[in-house]
Amino acid sequence: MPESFYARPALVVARELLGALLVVEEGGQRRVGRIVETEAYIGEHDLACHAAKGLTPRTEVMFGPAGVAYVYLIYGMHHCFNVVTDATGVGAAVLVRAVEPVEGLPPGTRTDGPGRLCKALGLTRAHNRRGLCTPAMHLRPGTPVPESAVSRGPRIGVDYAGAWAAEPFRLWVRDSQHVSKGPPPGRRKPA
DNA sequence: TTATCGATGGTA
DNA sequence: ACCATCGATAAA
Repeated sequence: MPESFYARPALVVARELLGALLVVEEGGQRRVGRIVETEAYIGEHDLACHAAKGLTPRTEVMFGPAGVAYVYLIYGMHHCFNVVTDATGVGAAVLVRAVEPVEGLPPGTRTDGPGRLCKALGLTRAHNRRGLCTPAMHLRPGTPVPESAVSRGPRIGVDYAGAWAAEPFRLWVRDSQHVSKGPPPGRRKPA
């Protein structure tokens, strides 16, 4: 994808990333997944977005140019892979929550869920701030997903974000067998 | 099948 | 203290 693809609002990019191929090439190993689930984090005003904390060492990358990876460690042991979107100065990104195995992944490898897909593709914080238009890591068009096959719902694990938690900014390919299941209801913070 | 627990470390 | 999670375990 050209850089212009990413330099648009996160919700638009989240929609168009469905069906796209995520290619990671390292140590002679090429791994490819087809994106089937995304979440849009649309800016500083979005209380579920890390950028709502303002410009910090961690969130700085989200405010930078689009088409760059934002990868962070969560719960001390899992990584989450995001694509920085929108204009420079806007703190927005798209979290890739699930891909479908396409190439270079051992049979049975699970790629549903942000942590599992990072593990499968070998993505870590070493990839943070890296450009997404390089041979080592890039996105390319895959099978287009028609609007009739796209489902939308609330983002996972952001119940702390008040009204923003209800916004339907999670998008997925409805019939994919590789969409994440999400946490059971019990994990949610009480009112 | 669904629900609950705890690991584990960056970040503010 | 709080997490944009996951795998094991328990309950039903």
